[in-house]
Amino acid sequence: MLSVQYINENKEQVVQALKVKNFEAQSIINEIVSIDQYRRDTQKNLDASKSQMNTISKEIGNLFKEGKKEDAEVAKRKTSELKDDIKALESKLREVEVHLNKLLTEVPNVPHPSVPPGKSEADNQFEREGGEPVKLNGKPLPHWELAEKYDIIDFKLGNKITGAGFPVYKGKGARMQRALINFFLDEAQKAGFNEVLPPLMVNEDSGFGTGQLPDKEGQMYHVTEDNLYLIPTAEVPVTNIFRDCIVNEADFPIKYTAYTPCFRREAGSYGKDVRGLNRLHQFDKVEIVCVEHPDRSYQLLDKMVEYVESLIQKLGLQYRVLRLCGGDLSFTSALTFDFEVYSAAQEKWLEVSSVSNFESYQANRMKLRFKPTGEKKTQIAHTLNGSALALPRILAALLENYQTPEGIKVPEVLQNYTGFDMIN
RNA sequence: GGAGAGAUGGCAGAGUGGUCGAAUGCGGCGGUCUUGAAAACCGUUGAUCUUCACGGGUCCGGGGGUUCGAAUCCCUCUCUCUCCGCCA
Repeated sequence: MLSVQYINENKEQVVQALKVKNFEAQSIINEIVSIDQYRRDTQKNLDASKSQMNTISKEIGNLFKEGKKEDAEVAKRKTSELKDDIKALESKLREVEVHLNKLLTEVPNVPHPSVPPGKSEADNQFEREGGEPVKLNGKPLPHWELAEKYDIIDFKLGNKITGAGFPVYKGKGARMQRALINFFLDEAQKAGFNEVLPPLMVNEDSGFGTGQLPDKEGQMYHVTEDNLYLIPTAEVPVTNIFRDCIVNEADFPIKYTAYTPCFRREAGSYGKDVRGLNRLHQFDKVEIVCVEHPDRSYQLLDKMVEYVESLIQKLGLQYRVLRLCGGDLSFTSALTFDFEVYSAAQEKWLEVSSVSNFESYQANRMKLRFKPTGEKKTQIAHTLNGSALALPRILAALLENYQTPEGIKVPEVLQNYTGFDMIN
């Protein structure tokens, strides 16, 4: 969330900037500013009362020590009114703080100045494209038909075991998954990301820290018995490594990578987009997560984008990079680049990665700070993350774009990992 | 699942009703000494809210209570550890 201080100092800019996200912020910002003023006044009064109380208490202590019992009793009587005041102010302050916090969590992150206006994904800004256009002869098959033809992904079996959106990968299909995961992790390591293997379930505090809770609660699987949530992305457990931390400035940039399965309820999804691997409830992803100095987070974002691009290039896929418009930008993000690969058989672009700078929005929720050298006060760090990469649509594109009459070719970079060069 | 113990500053670890935000040690930072380093010695070293500042408030796992006053007493929740049981 945005800090109250920032909102106070940049009221107008915040309101204007949030218009790009199609969020009308004027009234909530006004409310926050006035409630915060009230909060500070209350705090001041409370502090003054407590200060008085502390003084009297010390006096009483001294009087008792000196044996002046009667004087002490007199002083005691004076405190009862103060006590009531303190109680009243305390409960008021708490109430105000809860309210203020709730309002703060309802304000989205401010978009970066370069974010184009727009309502939906149709308004995303084209950045660049790469990779060779795919030329397929005859009538190319979509991946769900290829999957069945070569018996590498069994959607029906997943249906039986669990339900829709939980495919079973078989034989060379399973092997492909493992190859992609290892390939992505090895590449990340080479690029300086430290590998971690985090828990797949997180508690409420973690869900709140990265912004999934409270507003996106319905998108996560909730284990109610223990009040834990299945992670929708490794971003959640990995970023929360740094919750309530004051990190070392010298450690910047902090770069992590993690492979995890991801679980998403995808409530409200339906129709053509959910066919095959296009939208799943459980899928595998390698994520990169970074913590960086606020002055340098955008340089790092560029590097992360370059890194993701290099992965797609190595896999030989045709892709394009988009700068998300305000309407498509997530609640917590300041700037996001999406990567899409072209599926020749489906004749459409598939989103395979999303790389974002959250600036201090998550870090402020998580109390992730650092102490600038030579300064006394801590400062909120910046967090970033990106998919590098999500497997299902990459696999879909690989299957479709590399199909030949003899079978599906395996990209060269993966052959060491798969142990075969053809799915047939 | 059963029984017990515990939760204090970056770490270790004192502190059981009043000058305790907290002894001491380690670590960190600065300095003296040294050609340099080590050792030794001296100093310094938590977070957070509020205030232009001085200052004031809060924080000893979380929440509540007793008291003029709580790290210290009471209640409650959570977590950790040990033993037993079960088990990958």
